[in-house]
Amino acid sequence: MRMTNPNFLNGVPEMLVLKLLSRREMYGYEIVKAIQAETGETLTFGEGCIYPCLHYLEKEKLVTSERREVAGRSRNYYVLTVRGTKRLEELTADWSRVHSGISLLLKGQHA
Amino acid sequence: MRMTNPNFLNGVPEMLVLKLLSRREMYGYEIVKAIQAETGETLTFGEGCIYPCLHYLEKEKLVTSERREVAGRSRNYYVLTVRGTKRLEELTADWSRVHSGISLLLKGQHA
DNA sequence: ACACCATACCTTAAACCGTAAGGCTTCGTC
DNA sequence: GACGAAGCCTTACGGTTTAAGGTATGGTGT
Repeated sequence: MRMTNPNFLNGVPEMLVLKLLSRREMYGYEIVKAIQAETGETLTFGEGCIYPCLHYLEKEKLVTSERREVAGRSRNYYVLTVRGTKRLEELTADWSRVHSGISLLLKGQHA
Repeated sequence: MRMTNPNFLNGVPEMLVLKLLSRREMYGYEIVKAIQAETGETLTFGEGCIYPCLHYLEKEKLVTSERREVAGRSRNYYVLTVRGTKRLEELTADWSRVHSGISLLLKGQHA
């Protein structure tokens, strides 16, 4: 469904997760903290958002995961796939368009 | 509820409607078309989104409405209230923060 | 020894919001 | 007299996030 607008305005978490994973592999808990830190504390998505998102991404083969034991901790490391890279490009393009559209209206000087 | 993030990522329609009304009074159908036109066709919110939004804004006293007959057409004109003006300022500030946060992460060169 | 918090994974119920798809009426045009 | 545009409206549905839980291990302080 959803034929008019791109999947943003929601869907931001998916983009941010993919972006983080494009830089290096990360595990879920780390991603939750990273989003908080790297958005300058302006955005916080809880685990109840990020974990389901990761599971969805894996199901869609946009990422792969590998369980690893580190320092007595069991972690699920996620790695971006080629499909995931393409998806990230689409999403960032969508986001850019949405932002431009909103800016147009907000800054517009129409009657 | 909703304590962590501002009400954006959804809530964009509310901001755009308030912004349009801050420039001049408008009626619902006109607003639907205006959003499409003034965002450069990038955003389209249907009537099923905008009408309930207007009703909500009125209930919250962020706008007032007045029914008027124009050219044989019955239109509901909406006017921003003082409260609505303040709300618009809050929302645009939130939006700005969200955009900044996302930009930080997207452009960040972290490890 | 014990408490407690951080790390690390997970799930679920509820709320929220936008879409799609309809319905109604009047006006103008072909 | 049909049809689309202008104008108002509502409802069912689906997707997404939040809040709030649950589990287990490790480290720290007392």
